Amino acid sequence: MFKVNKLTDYATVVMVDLVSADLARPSQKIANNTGIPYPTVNKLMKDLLQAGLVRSHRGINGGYSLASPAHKITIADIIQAVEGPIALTSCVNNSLDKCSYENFCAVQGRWNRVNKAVVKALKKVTVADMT
Amino acid sequence: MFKVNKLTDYATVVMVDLVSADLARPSQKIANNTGIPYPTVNKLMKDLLQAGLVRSHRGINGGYSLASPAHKITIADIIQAVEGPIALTSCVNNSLDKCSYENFCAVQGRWNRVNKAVVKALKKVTVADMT
DNA sequence: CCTAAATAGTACTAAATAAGTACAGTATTA
DNA sequence: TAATACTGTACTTATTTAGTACTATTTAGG
Repeated sequence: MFKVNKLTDYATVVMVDLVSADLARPSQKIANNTGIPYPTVNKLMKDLLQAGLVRSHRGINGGYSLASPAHKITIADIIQAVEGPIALTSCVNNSLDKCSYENFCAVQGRWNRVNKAVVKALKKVTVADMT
Repeated sequence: MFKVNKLTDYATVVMVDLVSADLARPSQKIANNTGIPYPTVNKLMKDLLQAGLVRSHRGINGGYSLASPAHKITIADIIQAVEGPIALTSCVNNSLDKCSYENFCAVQGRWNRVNKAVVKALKKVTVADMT
């Protein structure tokens, strides 16, 4: 099946939850709100933080909040934060893998086009659209 | 990583190879042309056949050929043939899975929009575009 | 300054999926 | 009727994903 990771799915749910947060919201509360297990939320937040999609505050009254307005964060951003660069196949330019057939492959470079089209589609939908 | 199966990637290579086939082309020859292992080609062809993307002829001088003109077969068709219905998450309408959070999920149904956008993008690129 | 709350980072285990292989069966044509 | 090539099923192995656990670090407030 062609699909995003479960974690990516969770991540969108988390992001949507954070839209309604005025103050920093701790992982534990996010877990309660969304039904996603606490340890999993924790793991997710690290990825989202590293990608700069959320801000964190440590200590008492700490937690997470969105780093930008909901309508500026796209599904493409979330997928990239959780799963790394979007590369439908290993022969796409920004892929982390290397294709072993690369040198004599009949579709060399053609997937780039498909990839771009998909990324474009994913950039059109924002967190605000998901709420 | 957000990507298609390796088999789907192979499948496009196979389809592109078949574009140049006047007669039916046996799996073995497809394997030679593309560098994809013969047993894997065999497996692929079954999926492509079932999906109606290729035609088969048994016996001597048998093999496979495209069931429609290359410009009418899309990447979406190939993905669906190999991986089943395109459903980015399990809460998308045509998904085979069921989402266990479905009833209280904050993003209920919102992924449909994303899914449609992606499918649309995938339908715009054809086998002819990949050659 | 000390304690409790909460994030940050790393490493590990288990489950699910994908990839590859093997083999026996069936149809077709020369 | 023999050789060729598709058809179908089952199995094994490798890879990826998901989930868990634990320790360290930071911060606010009494």
